[in-house]
Amino acid sequence: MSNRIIDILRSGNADETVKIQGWVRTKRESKGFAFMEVSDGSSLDNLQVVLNGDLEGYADLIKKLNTGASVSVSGVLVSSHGKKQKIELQAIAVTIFGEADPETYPLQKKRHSFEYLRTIGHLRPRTNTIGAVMRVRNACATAIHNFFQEKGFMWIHTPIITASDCEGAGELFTVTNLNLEQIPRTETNKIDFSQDFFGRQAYLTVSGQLEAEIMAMSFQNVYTFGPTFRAENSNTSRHLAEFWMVEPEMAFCDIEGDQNLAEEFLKYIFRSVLENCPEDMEFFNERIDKTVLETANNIINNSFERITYTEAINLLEKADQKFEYPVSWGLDLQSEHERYLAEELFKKPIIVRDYPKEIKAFYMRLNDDNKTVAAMDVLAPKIGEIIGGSQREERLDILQQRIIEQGMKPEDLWWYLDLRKYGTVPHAGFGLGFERLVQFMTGMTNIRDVIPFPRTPLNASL
RNA sequence: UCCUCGAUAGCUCAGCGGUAGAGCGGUCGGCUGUUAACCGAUUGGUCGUAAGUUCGAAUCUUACUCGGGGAGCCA
Repeated sequence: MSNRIIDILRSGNADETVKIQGWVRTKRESKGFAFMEVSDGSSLDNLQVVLNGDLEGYADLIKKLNTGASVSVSGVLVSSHGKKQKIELQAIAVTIFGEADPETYPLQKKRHSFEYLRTIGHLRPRTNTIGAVMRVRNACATAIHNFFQEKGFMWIHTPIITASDCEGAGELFTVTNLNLEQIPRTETNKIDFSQDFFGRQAYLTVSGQLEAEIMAMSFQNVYTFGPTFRAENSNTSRHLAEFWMVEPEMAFCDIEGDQNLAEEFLKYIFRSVLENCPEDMEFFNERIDKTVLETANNIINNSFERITYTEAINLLEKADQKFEYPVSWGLDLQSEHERYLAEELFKKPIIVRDYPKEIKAFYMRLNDDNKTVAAMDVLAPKIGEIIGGSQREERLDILQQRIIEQGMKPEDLWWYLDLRKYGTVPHAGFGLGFERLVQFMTGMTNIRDVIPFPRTPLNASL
């Protein structure tokens, strides 16, 4: 059993005997001795190892201990003469598991562009930034589960393959095992999905919300946390074809409770990550975005601004700023409008609610004014919409009408309507794009750099 | 999908009609405490692909491929 480097750096004492295993990040050689820094991925900071010339096989070792090589080092901790670390490891025995030829190893001990790192997705987790991102990503995921579990929410595993194409959230990927060389056709020359694996056309899920609603109707408070797929041809720094989404759903809850949960949720996640990954967050603040810590503390310490869509339109109309897209009641808010509100006007997350029913989904609850629905979006500075949620329409007749209004067939959603027919209750929930949360948290500008293996149009390598 | 910018050494880039450059990296040598180590030497290229203009193309034109930024769709 070896020691984790993060534990050594945080609480190691001089004279302790330890063994570490990891990968060489860099080596500095002098006459008769050398320093190397080793990372095992547990922390941003490496452990400095001192290699003395009297080590067994020193000359051979020093040639092979290049950036990228995997090693095991046993030795004694000593307090360091150097300024950058309190403690270092005086090596007694070094084992090399695998060398990394410096002529061909793609990672150099210098800064690489994120674009380049994306071309070497199998090695980029070994870099400082991607390493820090992955640790923060993990801390976020843990915090999400902790938050909901502490509140008594049940984690629901909603299906990844779904036959319902009426969730109204963008293009779907079809799942098939038909012979693509010889696709069966019907008499009218359409693809005959009755011969497909499920006997009908099936897709990758675009949202677990409708299924989460089913489960909320028996367990009250539930959440989903899993992968989601969109076949949109979106080429932006904020979109992925495969991303993770968090979707709580609460029975006996209205739009107020929904907003309260969203705010409490974000505060909890930020606080938890700051507690668990202070070094990584410090790193992002120094090297990626100087406002990361300020933003995090802003979220934790201030209450979110809450306004209605109508108030948002009024504020935008009064803004002494030209917008490229028109502002008018009934039109959706554009990126520039959301950014103005969150970044310029309020300078903190805001929650906008009660949007015109025409621009929102069929399942959102119709307000008494008959013009708006109980939808709420949390808009964050720099990212824009990070959470989108609503109180769901629980009244059978109104829901049926809304489905028809939006050109959908009620019979396709028979089970969804059944939930309103039998023991319906007011309920609400929201969806949070997990990668956008990690982006917001770390200040990383491209969403492809906050997921280990990004899938985007024309890119599914590894 | 649209707009826009880009693709030159392993990486980051300069060169923008006259035959290829820098920094970093790599290699070799030097240095008892380095930490983006330092000092000296050295290595490095079908200039994204294809066609065209020209005496001559990395440089101009067109198409394509891939990438960045912005927009739409959205999370």
